[in-house]
Amino acid sequence: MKVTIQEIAEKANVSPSTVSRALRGTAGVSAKKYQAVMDAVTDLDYRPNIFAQSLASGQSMTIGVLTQNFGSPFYDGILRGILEGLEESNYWPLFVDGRWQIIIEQRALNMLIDRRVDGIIIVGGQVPEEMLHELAMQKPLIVVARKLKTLPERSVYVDNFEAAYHATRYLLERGHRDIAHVTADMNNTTAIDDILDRYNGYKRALTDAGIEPDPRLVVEGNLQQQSGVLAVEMLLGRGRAFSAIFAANDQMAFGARLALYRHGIRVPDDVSLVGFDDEASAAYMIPPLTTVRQPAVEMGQAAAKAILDLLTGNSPTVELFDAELIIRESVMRFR
Amino acid sequence: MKVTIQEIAEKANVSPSTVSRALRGTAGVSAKKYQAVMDAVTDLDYRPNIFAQSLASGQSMTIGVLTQNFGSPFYDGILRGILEGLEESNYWPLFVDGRWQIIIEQRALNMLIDRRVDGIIIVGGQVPEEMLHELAMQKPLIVVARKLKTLPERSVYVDNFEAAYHATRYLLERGHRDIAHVTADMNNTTAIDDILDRYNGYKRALTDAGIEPDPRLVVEGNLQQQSGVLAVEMLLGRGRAFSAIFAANDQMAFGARLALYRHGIRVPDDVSLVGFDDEASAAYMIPPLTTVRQPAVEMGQAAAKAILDLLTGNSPTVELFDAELIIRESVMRFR
DNA sequence: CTGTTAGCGCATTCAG
DNA sequence: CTGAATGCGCTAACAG
Repeated sequence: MKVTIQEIAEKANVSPSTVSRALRGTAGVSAKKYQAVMDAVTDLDYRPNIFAQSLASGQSMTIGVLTQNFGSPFYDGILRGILEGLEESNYWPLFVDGRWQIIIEQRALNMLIDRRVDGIIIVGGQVPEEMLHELAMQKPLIVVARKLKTLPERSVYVDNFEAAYHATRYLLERGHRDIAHVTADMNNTTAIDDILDRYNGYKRALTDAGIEPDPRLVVEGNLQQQSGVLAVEMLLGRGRAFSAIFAANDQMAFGARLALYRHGIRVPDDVSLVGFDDEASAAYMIPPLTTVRQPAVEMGQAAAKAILDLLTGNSPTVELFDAELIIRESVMRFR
Repeated sequence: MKVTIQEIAEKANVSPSTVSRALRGTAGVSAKKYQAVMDAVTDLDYRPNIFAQSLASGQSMTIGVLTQNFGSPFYDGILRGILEGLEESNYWPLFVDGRWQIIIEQRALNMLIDRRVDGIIIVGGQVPEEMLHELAMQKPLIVVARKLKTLPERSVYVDNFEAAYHATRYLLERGHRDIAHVTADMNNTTAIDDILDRYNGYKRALTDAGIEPDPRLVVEGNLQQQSGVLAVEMLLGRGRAFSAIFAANDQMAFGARLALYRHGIRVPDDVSLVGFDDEASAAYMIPPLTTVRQPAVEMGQAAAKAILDLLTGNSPTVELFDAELIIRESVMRFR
């Protein structure tokens, strides 16, 4: 159960250091001894003690990954990408969940630091940018699915403005003029930059089409499904007619869909609906939801690659990813 | 950045051992020295080196958690429960993702063992029961959301048979006689016990109601959404009439819903639909899906509590959880 | 290429 | 209650 490097050294008739060298290939070892070591290792089922390794080497060979919600399909794609991107390396990801609560996030970050991770990947989240900036001075750090204004070369994300612009324009091209937008409460401090970008993309598309954005067509939710229901209720309450809704995320689009259903408003016959994120169930909404897909897996891979670059001293190569409009049946040409 | 116990010992004018004792409270320390130590700790922002701690103590103070899919709402609930259950303790969870692939699961398990976790919680998965049995001999181990026949006192789960029985009976009570069932391919080896239990619960409910189960009303999917679409296609292709569908999980129910929609079959007017798992989007399906909720968070908490019991030498207290039928608009009384 | 010698930072005996 | 001494298992200089 607890066989040490010492024992396999004895069994292989070499010194402990030679075993260490053979195992991690930090220096040449004669073929004969190498073989002897390997035999002993398999014979005794030797497992190096990670703590001793880390203590002696000063490296933990782990990458801390702070995510916000293990249950989110979008983030899950990113995590999968990170997993894949780290596969070939000798680093292992340490996942912690911030649950979108800034207190928990900070505690989780501290935990990662206490665990001496060699690098940190932050997926979304609300940790203030200054704090991340400071952290980046101490450790290799990459942020995914969130744009850092002061650290652009450390963030992997898509251009949300552009994506929202396209989504809105798609509706415009289909003849819609009165397009409502469900955004999120911007007072929820930071990290809502993405949502703000989407809002701005929406507005710009309108003005570019010669339409004056109407504040009565904009409602705020909190990114949860239930808030999408409320958003539509508010919208209907205002009495301002609209033929389409562009929601800043799919969750709220689902809620909106339900509210419309409850009011007997048909989708897409009466109102067209567009979401954002392409969550798994978007394709199974009735009718299937038109939405914007961010290349989650690819972004995760890019983040892993970037952190590995940082770790090996190379300058990381982060690219701006493009989002893709996924056209489904929830949009109909305005008659 | 790297302040050691030695330095704070000097600053506090005590020996390193006293610092250690003060910090972890393994033995009494005079109030005066205790205070001096604590002051030094905060002054120098001391962070104990976890590797040195673990190396010296032989404990890692971590619990390995093997899950199958970070993106699943149901599993996410369990993870949240585990997180909460471990909160008060000094243990920290180490999450690994098996991705429902037995090879990856085993590698992940090995990784946990290499990392010297003090205990293991397994969430679902397909690792063969014998292997788990063997593992349980070596380390504290708890399995959630999966029934181990040979280790019942180590598994936290709900009675799927019972739950499926109730769900089916609900349909029967609403006047349905021709109830189809979407199950999963049982050849996919292990861990499908739950699905099998659901299938058996369905059959038993029928026979108890004096109805002979009709194989033509049973189709197999693979638990993914897309397979629900195919399942309904097959069902329709068989030409055997039915007025309700009970799917073994929500994912397939979503797919089934979409297939019905494509065929112009209304839910619940023409066909009633029942799922299983109460995934987040079930409440936002059109119409909202009647389904079965397993108390995920509670199960996670119970698992955490049980592993903590195991760790402290107590015999774990695992209970059988009850599932709850969540009644929504997707079921209509058969006319 | 290889064995020997020192620690890595902390917990834990063992003597006081 | 406290300090000194020892070792956890491994890596990394250091000399050959």
